[in-house]
Amino acid sequence: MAEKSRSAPLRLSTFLPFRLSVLSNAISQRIAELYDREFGLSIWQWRVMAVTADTPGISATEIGQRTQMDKVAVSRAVAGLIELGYLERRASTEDARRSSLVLTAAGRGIYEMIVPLALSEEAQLVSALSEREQAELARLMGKLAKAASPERDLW
Amino acid sequence: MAEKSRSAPLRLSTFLPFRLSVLSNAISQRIAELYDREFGLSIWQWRVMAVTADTPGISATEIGQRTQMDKVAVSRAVAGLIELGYLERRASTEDARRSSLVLTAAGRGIYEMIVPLALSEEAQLVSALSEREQAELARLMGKLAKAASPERDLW
DNA sequence: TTTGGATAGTTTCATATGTAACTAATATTG
DNA sequence: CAATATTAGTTACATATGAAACTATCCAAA
Repeated sequence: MAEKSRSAPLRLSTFLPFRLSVLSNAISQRIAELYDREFGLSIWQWRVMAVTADTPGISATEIGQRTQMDKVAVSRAVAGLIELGYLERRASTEDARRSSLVLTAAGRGIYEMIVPLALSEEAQLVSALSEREQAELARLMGKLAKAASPERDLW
Repeated sequence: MAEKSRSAPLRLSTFLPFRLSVLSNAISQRIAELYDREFGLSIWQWRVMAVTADTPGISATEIGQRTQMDKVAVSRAVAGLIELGYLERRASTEDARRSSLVLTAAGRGIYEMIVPLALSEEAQLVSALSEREQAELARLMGKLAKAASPERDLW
């Protein structure tokens, strides 16, 4: 009797893309809630603040590259942060198209408040792993990132 | 001279929630494009198909639990799949509120087509890692999942 | 049995997001 | 130094998503 064609089973719970997605969402949501509840910031706004704090005078395009956000998302996050008074747009002298973005004093203030909270969330999370395991995880993720997106660097 | 208070630096590119999010999105998007381009399915619809194939007669609520989708998302994905002719809703005899969902013959057909493609995408991705590393990654992710969401099992 | 919840699932509405079109400025090239 | 192409960023529109309200059914206690 002919056997019906039958694929290898696909259990969602062992399928890497699914597992990664669920894990990432669980973690992101947890942290996003912190930003939002305490400071009224979206995760995108927080990311923009983080890179702007790191590189004052950065342009919107550069922010997009460093955060993997598209330009519309950056534009909206920047607009929101300016609205909130946390970010300031300065004209760029050499290129009038580019904007030069810097945190305001208020922006730096709440940035300084968020950083330890974010780091502490992360620390609490990774405290389930030993130092060795943390390093190993970072290494494996790096390899995956390269395999998933060989054309451009993810981080 | 008094030193300005200064937090530990937060480099986004080494911040686990960020890295995970970017990696997961890169992978999901890659696979989502495959489902969509070849079969016109969203990632949510694909997840619903996967668990329904695994457990014929499953209810929408159960699907939500197994896929980490909320009930609105499940409802919409199910409606779309029925529209496409891939899923069938049967009345549940014991409980008229519950729906009993099964793939149609057409649904099983494209499911059988997608599975090997999805598995092959995954295989290509994880081929960057040795068997040992794959197992280690799964283990570390499991630990993180538990730390991130101790209340309920993610997978 | 009736009545006040719970539960399954859908619909509605407000917001978020992505794509494409647009504006303004700079760079290139003939 | 025109004319054209490219780049930075915003706006508009269409679709996706989530929270809350809603409908229908079932359960539990008086």
